[in-house]
Amino acid sequence: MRKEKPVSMSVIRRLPRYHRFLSELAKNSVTRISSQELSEKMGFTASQVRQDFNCFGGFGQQGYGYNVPQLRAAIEEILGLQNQFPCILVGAGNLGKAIAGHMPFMQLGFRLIGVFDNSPKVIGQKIGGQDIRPYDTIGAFYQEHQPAMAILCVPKENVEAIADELYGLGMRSFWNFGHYDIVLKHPDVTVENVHMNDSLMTLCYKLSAGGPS
Amino acid sequence: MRKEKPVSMSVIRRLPRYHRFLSELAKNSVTRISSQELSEKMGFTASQVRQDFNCFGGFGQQGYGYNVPQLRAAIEEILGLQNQFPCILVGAGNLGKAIAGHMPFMQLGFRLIGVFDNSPKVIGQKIGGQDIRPYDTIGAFYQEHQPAMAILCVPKENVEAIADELYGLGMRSFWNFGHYDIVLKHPDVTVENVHMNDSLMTLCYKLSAGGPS
DNA sequence: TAGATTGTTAATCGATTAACAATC
DNA sequence: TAGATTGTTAATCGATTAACAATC
Repeated sequence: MRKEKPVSMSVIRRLPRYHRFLSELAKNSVTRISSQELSEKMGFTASQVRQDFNCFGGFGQQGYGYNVPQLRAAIEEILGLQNQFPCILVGAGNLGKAIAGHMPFMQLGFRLIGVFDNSPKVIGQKIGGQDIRPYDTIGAFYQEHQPAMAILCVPKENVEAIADELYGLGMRSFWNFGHYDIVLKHPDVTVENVHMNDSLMTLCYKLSAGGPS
Repeated sequence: MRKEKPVSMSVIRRLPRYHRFLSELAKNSVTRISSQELSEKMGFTASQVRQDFNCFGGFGQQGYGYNVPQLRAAIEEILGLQNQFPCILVGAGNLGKAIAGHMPFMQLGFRLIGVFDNSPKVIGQKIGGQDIRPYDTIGAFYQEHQPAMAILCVPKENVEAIADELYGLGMRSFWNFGHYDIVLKHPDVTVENVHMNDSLMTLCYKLSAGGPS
């Protein structure tokens, strides 16, 4: 129905916020909302909200507003969150464990298919439903499964070498971490990385629609 | 010498990248660089580089270029990285441990002064040079030490309640995580959250100069 | 001095906001 | 129909780029 046109990154980066906010509304059984109301609650202008949505086609209805679940589903599709791109995680230290165990891959358009580490202490353990594999098997694994993205949770000094090796294998998308939401109820609070999962969503968008920017 | 004028966030967000790149150059004993060369290596335009730096005053010299260590130091001061704002970390699970243990607080303008968790299993343990304290002592701790920022590493479902409690105590700046650099050697690679520490730097900037936006 | 490169002003480009006609 | 609210065009605002005079 709607056409994928070249849309500016400014717009794309707002989509995860819309998605999250609409999910919240849907959870509270809100079924319709106007651009006016949405803009006020999210701190945008009504104009911007309408412009943003209209980049992808007419989701609304004059005199009525937008259907919440419908709009939410549309954004989900635009972002490509239904895709479940296969991804791997490198590094099973505290950070890797936290991510593998708690990151909602499914909801973010990805599917964890492999975890790698080079420490004999952790190889063979299971995190996030995955056996931790020896790092030196990553080449063969890549060839076989062609993961779309790699999450790197390794010490600073190893990042470059690992990124290079994966790049050599063909990997073109990397990420390093995404975590939980902080609800921005207080407009005078400074919060950085409020929704780091958002960046994973935009990555998913690029994988599905735009390709690497 | 140089005056702090209202500078756009677009510019501020580029400063950590300049800082990192110049640090790299300095490490390799490069002492001067032109806007032309810098822009090519960083993927900006020379115009933009000069505009950016000139928001804060004349760091360069006509016919010569910019002095690398000097420019780096200037950016460090603008960002407020010398400040070492006291901060606390809430949640000492895998994620909290990874952050407390590996995040370069010092270089990012912060100083970790307290870690909190409510699990008896971890209270009393030491991470990042800090005893893990009972979460219910956080109010008294806040009163006494007035930390400037909180890093939240707690499960999704607890984030809102904890953020609210800290807000009630007076906390106005939050962060949830920053990790390692990935060197962007390959222009065709999509990398999200490449330098998440950058957001901590901009937070530091806001704390020192701008206040919450 | 001549060459190089900044600092800065002007032009362009893009994103946000305002306005309003279309229409549910 | 009348009221409400979208979709869309036009106006504004801000950020990036280009150009060039100042000057080291």
